Amino acid sequence: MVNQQKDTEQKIMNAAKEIFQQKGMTGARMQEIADKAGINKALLHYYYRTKEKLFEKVFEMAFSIFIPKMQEIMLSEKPVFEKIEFFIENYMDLLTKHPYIPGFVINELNRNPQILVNIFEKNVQIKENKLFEKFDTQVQTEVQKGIIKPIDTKNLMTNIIGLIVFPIVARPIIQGIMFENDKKQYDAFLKQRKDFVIDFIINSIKA
Amino acid sequence: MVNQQKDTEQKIMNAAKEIFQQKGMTGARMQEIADKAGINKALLHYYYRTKEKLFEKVFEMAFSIFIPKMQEIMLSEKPVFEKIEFFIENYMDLLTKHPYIPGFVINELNRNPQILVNIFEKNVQIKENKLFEKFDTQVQTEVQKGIIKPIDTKNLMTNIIGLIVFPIVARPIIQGIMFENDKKQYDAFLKQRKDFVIDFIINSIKA
DNA sequence: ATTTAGTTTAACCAACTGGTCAAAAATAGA
DNA sequence: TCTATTTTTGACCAGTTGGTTAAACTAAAT
Repeated sequence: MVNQQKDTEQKIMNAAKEIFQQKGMTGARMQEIADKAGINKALLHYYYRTKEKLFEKVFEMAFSIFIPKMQEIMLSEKPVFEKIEFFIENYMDLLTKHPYIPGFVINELNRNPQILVNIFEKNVQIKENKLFEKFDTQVQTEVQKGIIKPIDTKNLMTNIIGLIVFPIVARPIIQGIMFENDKKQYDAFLKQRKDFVIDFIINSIKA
Repeated sequence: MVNQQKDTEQKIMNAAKEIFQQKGMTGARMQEIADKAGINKALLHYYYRTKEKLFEKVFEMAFSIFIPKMQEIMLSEKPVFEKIEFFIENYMDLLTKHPYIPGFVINELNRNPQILVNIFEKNVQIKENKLFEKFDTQVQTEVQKGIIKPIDTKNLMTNIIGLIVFPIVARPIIQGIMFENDKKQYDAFLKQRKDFVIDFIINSIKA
């Protein structure tokens, strides 16, 4: 029955996501994934032939969660200030829902940078869109118009993403040192940080 | 012979550092560490009883690399602007020499946040110094004096560290997307970024 | 030269790991 | 209902893993 099949496949994917994102490729165990999915281990290999193939699917899905919103915002016709504000707002919310993904992606990419190349090969549209080049052109146009200060777009982009992502991936250490490991306090910190980062970036570039 | 002993122990540590920092606790293999150290695997267990104990030593040393400079700068009597400039300058240089450490620390801390607590227990002086509180007081003093804009120190500190660390831990993805995987270009990017980040932070807080 | 203590090794082990396979169970089509 | 196909399972396997052990080696002290 097709429904049962999709159901099992989905149960496997959900379990695999959770385990892989928490423990990484090398730390995850097929048996643990099977247990979490409530099925036999052999069934994992029936649907996804190897651990590596299952992992690649999980990684691909994790990575792709952040692509559509990026495209929507970056390719829109909004001015730079608005784009930045939307970008920070949306991605901080997205990360609140998927806090494990950035650390997972960063870690696995450090282990094997080749994964990124494979994803680009499979999913050409991402690279083809040239999101960055488009944004770069827009920024430099507004620089020349005198709307924003002269700035290197790559540095700006790195700053924006860094300020968003870093407090999430480095949560254990920041929460431990600056917030005495108080989870609620740190959640509040992340919440108030949204407007702070927006102001911080906008102030630093407006002419 | 004491010299021989220290030599073997050092060879093990060097090998363990390299393997653990590259592959993480779960990805590292005792056999691989032994091979890299040029010794028998049983000798690993002779000097460091278990994989976990060896790992803890490596993690502790990796973590402690970043502490002394932090204390030196933060506890000095320099004004805030100078402290920030020194901090960024020094840590970006330090990270160039040890690029694997931040990713390693962040990843292992996400896997097991307890490690941080253990380190604090073993190494009380780090926590006792209350580096952050001291810096916070200084910042708020200069805010009241009208030298710098009103700002929350925790947000400021998170920004500074994030802007330094993020381009290092996220190197594969940034280099891949924004620099077409050109290593030399990315190294040049990191180099010019030092002054950029200093200006970026200073400009954002000066009154 | 012999003893003593620390160092290094080869061989080994039990537990675990990803993966396979044949058979059973469930489902769909006739 | 009977058959063909797909899904699910338990039992199993070969290779790997962290860790142990007893014996061999080294070098200094007596």
